[in-house]
Amino acid sequence: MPDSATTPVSFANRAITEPWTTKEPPVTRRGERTRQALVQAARTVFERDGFINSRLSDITTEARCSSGSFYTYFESKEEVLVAVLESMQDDMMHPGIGRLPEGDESIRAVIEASNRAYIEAYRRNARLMMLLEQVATLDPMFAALRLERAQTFAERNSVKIKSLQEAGLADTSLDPRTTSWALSSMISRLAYLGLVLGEPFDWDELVGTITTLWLNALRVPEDRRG
Amino acid sequence: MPDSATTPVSFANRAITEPWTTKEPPVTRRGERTRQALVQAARTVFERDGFINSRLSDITTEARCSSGSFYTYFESKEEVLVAVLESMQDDMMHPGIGRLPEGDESIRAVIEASNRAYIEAYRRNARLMMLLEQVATLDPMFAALRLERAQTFAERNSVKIKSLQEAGLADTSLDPRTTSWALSSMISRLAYLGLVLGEPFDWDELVGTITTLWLNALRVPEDRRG
Amino acid sequence: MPDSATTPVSFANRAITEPWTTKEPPVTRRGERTRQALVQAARTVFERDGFINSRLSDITTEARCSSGSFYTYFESKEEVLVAVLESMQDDMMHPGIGRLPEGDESIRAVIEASNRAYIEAYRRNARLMMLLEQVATLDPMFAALRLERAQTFAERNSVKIKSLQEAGLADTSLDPRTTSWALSSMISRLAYLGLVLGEPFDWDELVGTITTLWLNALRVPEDRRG
Amino acid sequence: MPDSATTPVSFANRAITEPWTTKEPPVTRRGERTRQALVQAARTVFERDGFINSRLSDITTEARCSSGSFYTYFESKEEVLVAVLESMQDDMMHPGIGRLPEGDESIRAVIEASNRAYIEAYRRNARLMMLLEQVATLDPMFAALRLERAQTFAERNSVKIKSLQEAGLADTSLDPRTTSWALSSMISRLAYLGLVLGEPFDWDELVGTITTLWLNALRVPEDRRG
DNA sequence: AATGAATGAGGTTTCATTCAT
DNA sequence: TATGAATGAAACCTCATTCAT
Repeated sequence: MPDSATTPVSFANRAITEPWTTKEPPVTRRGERTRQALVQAARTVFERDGFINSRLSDITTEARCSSGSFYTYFESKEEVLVAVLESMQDDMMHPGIGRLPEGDESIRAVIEASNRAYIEAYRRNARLMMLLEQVATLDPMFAALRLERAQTFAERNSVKIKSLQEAGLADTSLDPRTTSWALSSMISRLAYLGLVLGEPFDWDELVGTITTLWLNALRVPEDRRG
Repeated sequence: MPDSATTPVSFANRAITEPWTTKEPPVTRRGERTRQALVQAARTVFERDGFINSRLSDITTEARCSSGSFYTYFESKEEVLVAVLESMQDDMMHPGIGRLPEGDESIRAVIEASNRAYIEAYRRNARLMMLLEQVATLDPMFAALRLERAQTFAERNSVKIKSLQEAGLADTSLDPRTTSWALSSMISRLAYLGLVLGEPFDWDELVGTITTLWLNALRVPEDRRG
Repeated sequence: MPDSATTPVSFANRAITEPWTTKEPPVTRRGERTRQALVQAARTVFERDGFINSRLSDITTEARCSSGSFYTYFESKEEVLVAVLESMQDDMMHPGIGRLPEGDESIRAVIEASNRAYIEAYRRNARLMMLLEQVATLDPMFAALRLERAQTFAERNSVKIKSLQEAGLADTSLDPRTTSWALSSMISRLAYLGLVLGEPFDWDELVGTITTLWLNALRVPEDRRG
Repeated sequence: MPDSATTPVSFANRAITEPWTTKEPPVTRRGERTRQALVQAARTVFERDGFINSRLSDITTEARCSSGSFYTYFESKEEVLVAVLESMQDDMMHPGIGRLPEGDESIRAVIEASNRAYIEAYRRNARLMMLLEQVATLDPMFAALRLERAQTFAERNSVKIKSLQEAGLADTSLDPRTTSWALSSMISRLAYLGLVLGEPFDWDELVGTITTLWLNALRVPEDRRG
């Protein structure tokens, strides 16, 4: 339910690809290969050194191409970062098999699976998430991107909370939007603390506790939790 | 109860002042004045431009002193940032009057006041908190500082949660440490989203909802909330 | 026989080019030209201003290129100095025609020609030799280089002295190594005093006297001197 | 006989003290103590770090006085170096007891003792001699000083050589001045190579060989050497 | 005579971006 | 499409010297 890694995210389709990409996409196969190599190299370098501490020359060296070629495909360092973050979205959009419970699973199981999937996706992309946090403080464009991402999930969760309330399964005195933001925030910050800053957590236990806290917070009736 | 702004914080006294300051403190009044001017100027510049995008020359210009004077008191931009963050701690350590409820106030009132105080302190220092997030992704020293800060509050809250459990006022199936981290994370992320990234929140409503969520999450009995 | 300018010198081939050059050599002709211009400009500037008092900007101005280009080819001022000193070795390795006597020339003639060639080579490179003395007192790397250079010549002369002794042409009570160092020192210091510090010498007379002193010192029999 | 350490040197009395010292000497005892502390500290620092790599602040710290006090006694870094070099002259002017042979000692013994005394004095002041070489390449004033020093010794030796020639004890075909410069150069360079650059020499053997070389070079008759 | 804070010109170095080939 | 050399604006930092106290 948080920042869910299970569905496409808006900015990958609209906010990024449209207004920020000005270079023509490659037309030849060779060009496509070079562009891909640059994106992959950029991811490697960014994950290793961060955005600020990386140099374009590191990326082109890693991609085994010249610095001039970089500008055939990207306008700037920022733009290749956008492409790298898009590729992260691609990953988060295709969770591993069996991540989501099927059929008439209990509420608890659904929430827990969602939380677990989020943590797993975050783990795979922890360095890039750190990157996103880093550049969000540097460039309003990325701040907007960061916020947009959070908004997407908050809104989605907001709808789900409202459904639960209407089904008599959640505390109706809670404002759905605020509650959604609060619960999403909880897990995204925990992922950041644990997977980026390195606070040691027992992740199985953590997911269980978070799930309980959500159910408690929403006051899902004991006998309907699953 | 979160990152509480109501009590002294460890790193302000121990971690920062001792190991990170290598320059001799000024001995004359004039020197003290100049150093203070530099710290104040650095805060102004950092809040305006961020850490990465600020130049030492901006700071010295703002402080109306020469670039050489900067190095009389600080080894580097990092070191003056430490001093600025210390001054932030000083502020967070001295909350305004009446922030904390007195005597036999209800549990809800205590938690709500604590959350409100946190948000208020965060608001006053929002740009510096952003700074801390920014440098935490750049420099392990600041990452450690960031984490240490979070740990302090998580541990303090952990103790309080345990007390509530022992008094039969909280769900004993919850692990106190994990729960503490989760609830602290919720509010600190919300403060970041709202006060740094600019998501528009109704803060009064937000504090109320957060407080309800905490009470719900901990399962504080309805009739004991106040 | 002293610091002989007539044969290749070890450090030009081994010690310098290998371990001290970290930048990739240029691959295009244009790059080669720029690198050469920088080395030539550095020599001009170093000879004019010395190593300490020269600025990188002087060198790039002289080479008509940007400061950034300097760092395309060299890591530091030290490194371009190494390249300049290499070029000096190149010069000292290719003495002018007729510097060395041929065939069954007399001992005196051989030694005198060798000394004369040394002085001439020193004269052509006097400012660079001063540079080497200067940096030898500043940087252990160059001190080692200076010493290595002296060792090379001392060892070569040592062998020659031993030959003379074995042929009954030199005082066998003299230790060849010490004697070699002493005689090499004599001429190198004289060259320094005259050509660097500016003591006025009659160089023809000087070479003659030095040669006599060597023959006397070694006790080469009167009737075998030539 | 070389750069002899056994007699006062001109520049200490004339060249340095007169034209280069512009500050008034201290009048109080306290002032005298401070000035002495600064000279001593400068020597320590210069010997440790060289002239170029030393900072005035190191000197004043070492002397336990303020940077301002330095300028009470010296005009510049150069000037305190002059004072330090003067103190070296003082040392070289007062060799240890028994360094020089007395009475009707043999020629060999006199020359050997002189050479030994030179090496010993050089050893005591090796770092300062390096300093002198260093600054001689940087500042014409010190180059002149360096040369003047060498001239003094060369001239003194020149006179002695002439005496030996007139007494029929030395090769009259040798030009006294040139010969004097050559022999002085030999030992001063050897001292530099061994004591500054670190070439390992057996000093007892070295002094013996040098002495033999001098006697040979001058062609002092075998039966008159002692 | 002593202090120590203040000065600021002057140097080195980086690296995103451009451009001639 | 690819290359890699060239660019040059910044930005940091040092330390001899001055000066107010």
